[in-house]
Amino acid sequence: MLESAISQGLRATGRRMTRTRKAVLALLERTHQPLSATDIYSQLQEEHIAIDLVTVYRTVNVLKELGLVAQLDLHHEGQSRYELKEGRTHHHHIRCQICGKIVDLLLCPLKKLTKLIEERTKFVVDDHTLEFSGFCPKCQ
Amino acid sequence: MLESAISQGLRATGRRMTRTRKAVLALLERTHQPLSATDIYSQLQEEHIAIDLVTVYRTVNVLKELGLVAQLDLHHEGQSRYELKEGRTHHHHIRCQICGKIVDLLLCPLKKLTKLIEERTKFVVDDHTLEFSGFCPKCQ
DNA sequence: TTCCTTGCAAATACTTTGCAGACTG
DNA sequence: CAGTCTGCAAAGTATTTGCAAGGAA
Repeated sequence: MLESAISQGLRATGRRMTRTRKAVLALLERTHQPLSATDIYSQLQEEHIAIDLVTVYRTVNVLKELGLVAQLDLHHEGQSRYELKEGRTHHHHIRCQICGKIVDLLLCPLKKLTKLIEERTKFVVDDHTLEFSGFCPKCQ
Repeated sequence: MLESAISQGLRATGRRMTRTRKAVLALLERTHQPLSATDIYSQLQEEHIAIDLVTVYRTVNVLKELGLVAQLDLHHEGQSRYELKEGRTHHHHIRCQICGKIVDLLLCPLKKLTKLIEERTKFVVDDHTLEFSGFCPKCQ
């Protein structure tokens, strides 16, 4: 169970484990697709768990600060999605432009490229976005 | 000069070349950084060219439909940027998290990866986002 | 003269902020 | 009990839409 380990992380930064944080964590833990704030909100509504959209945003931001959640900007989607990092290696996604299905890509080919970019641009690379879109098997 | 060639593209789709479209095109043509809608708006304001923000959005969308302009979602920026495709090969960008400087990356390593993804996921890949962020030489 | 395009106002979508009351430790 | 967290209202930012007047061909 993630919860007690996360409680400690929260306390270490002067924060608390709460009903709503538990609910968001539990939802992210059992869900396989990266969820937007409104996804989280309406999913919890359906489960009759009272939570405000604002609280969802605040919660995912806290979890992001603690390094527990990744914030994704999928290809031309216009909203952010969130997924638990817990036990997962760095990866990317592909999303169907028709039905919205999102599938994980279990590889990231950018380590070498990052080095090359740093050499060529003299930037220090801190992060990157790599997201694909296309048509899933059912929508082709 | 791009303008007459583009006029034809516009007419071919039942559209017209106008004062504001010329102004946006000319700005994109002479600018080196990808520009957001507000960038375009305020840049033209400074040049005393009257244009509404709404018209900027409509213009970049038309140019995108004609395939003349690329719409970019840089890493966690929360707004889109636009750049002319004219005579440029497909490429990506890196943006400084401090000063916002954007530099072109003149390579895209994703052709092979795209094939691999199509094999593994059975998606047809249509497009992708690949944007880096970090710290430019001055801001390190 | 046709009908596409623009500007203005307003609407919509996503996300953040302020504040008073509720809850955690 | 102290101080954090939540809900509600409101504000902020990015983008789109409706409509009547203006402009291109």
